[in-house]
Amino acid sequence: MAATSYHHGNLRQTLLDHGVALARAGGPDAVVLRDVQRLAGVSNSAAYRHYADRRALLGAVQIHAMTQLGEAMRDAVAAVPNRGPRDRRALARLSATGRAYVDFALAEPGLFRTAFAKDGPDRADESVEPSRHPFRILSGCVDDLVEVGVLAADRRPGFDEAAWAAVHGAATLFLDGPLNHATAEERRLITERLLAVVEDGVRSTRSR
Amino acid sequence: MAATSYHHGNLRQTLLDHGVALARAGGPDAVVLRDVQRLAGVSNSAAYRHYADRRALLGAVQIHAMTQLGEAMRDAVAAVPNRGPRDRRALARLSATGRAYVDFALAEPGLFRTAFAKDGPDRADESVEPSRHPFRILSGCVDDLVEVGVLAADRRPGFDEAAWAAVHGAATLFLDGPLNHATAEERRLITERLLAVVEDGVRSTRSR
DNA sequence: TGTACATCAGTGAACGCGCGTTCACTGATGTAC
DNA sequence: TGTACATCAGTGAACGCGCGTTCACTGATGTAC
Repeated sequence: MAATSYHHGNLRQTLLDHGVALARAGGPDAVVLRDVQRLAGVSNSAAYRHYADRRALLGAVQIHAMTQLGEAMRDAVAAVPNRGPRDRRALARLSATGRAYVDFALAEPGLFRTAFAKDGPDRADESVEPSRHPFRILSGCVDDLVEVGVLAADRRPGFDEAAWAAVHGAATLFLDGPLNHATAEERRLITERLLAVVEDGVRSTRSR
Repeated sequence: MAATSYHHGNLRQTLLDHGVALARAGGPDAVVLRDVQRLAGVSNSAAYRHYADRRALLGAVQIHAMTQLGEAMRDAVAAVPNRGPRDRRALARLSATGRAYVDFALAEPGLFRTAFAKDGPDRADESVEPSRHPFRILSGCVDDLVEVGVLAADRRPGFDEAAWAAVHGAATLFLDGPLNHATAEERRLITERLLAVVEDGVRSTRSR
């Protein structure tokens, strides 16, 4: 497959790669069809052979971004040491996903923003492979908490989403909200405090 | 001051009002200078006599939106009954601010999005009157928690922002995130679970 | 009290950019026979 | 093995919209004397 042929041969993937690069550098708004095509060395409308419209390409970029986020979370879970009591380990894994979530947002703001961008197709996240789907990973940790007995089953409904909301709020306030002037140290403190509150909230035996 | 004079007489405020109306209906992107001017019955460039550019007008709209949010929170705090033990009351007030925050986002999505929009001037929130500044109100409740002795002073740093992040995350996931398909009932459950977790996290006596 | 003049607050037409999208086209590739 | 033809994947020029912003202008208002 000649690299310099009239037919590109692998344009779909190449466009996606450049879309990701642009998203990484500048967030969802930087995924401009003309720029993506220019970077691929291809004309103004070549992308339409491979994606229905900009939305479709952005959707593919979103899936990629979410997958990266999910991988970071999965890696963080895997890195939690397998020693100590089971309940503490389960809690540590939950915190690890949250910490990874916020850290990813700070390390890759463009990708993080893109993952949750409002443009792009609805329910794009459903196309993310389950084992690397951020919310699935978090939910898996909550499964463990219930199994280990730290979280009572009757207190679970809504908990997964609540935990997600907590870290998501930190990430968005840091990136695009009024906390974007906080120093790295302040952000770390806030994140750890947030994770501690959630952990304590789980542990607390108070019933509804 | 004739209403039908060549000189409008009160255009600055009129423009702001229409800007707010547009934001309310369609979020920050709906605050289009041309539309605001058209609604005010004024020509294409009249706004420039009163606002430096679109950013400046949007900043004014943002301040208004944040103020409304702050008022909703303040009202919710004031509505908490003044009976029962002091510590429980202080906790109830904190929860009330959080509940009001999320409820406002759901009731006025356009204004909520506008309040935290990325366009608009940086630090617009600093121009919000302190007594109606959302974060100040929340912080006031945390002051009370410390004073009442529910929250140890050494656990406070970062707590205010963490609590803010929690409710902010719920609001943004509901409005623009993957939880926007949740039913009203699900959202309520998630919000209450989140508030309960934060409350429990405060109460827990675990030290760092 | 009236006149001259500065100043202020509008008008409306036009500029200009960014960018998605369309359209008629052409070069390359695969397949039937 | 060669030829005809369909199909596919690009080209490049142009369309068109949304929208902030500028510019020379004009009507209204206030003030000095």
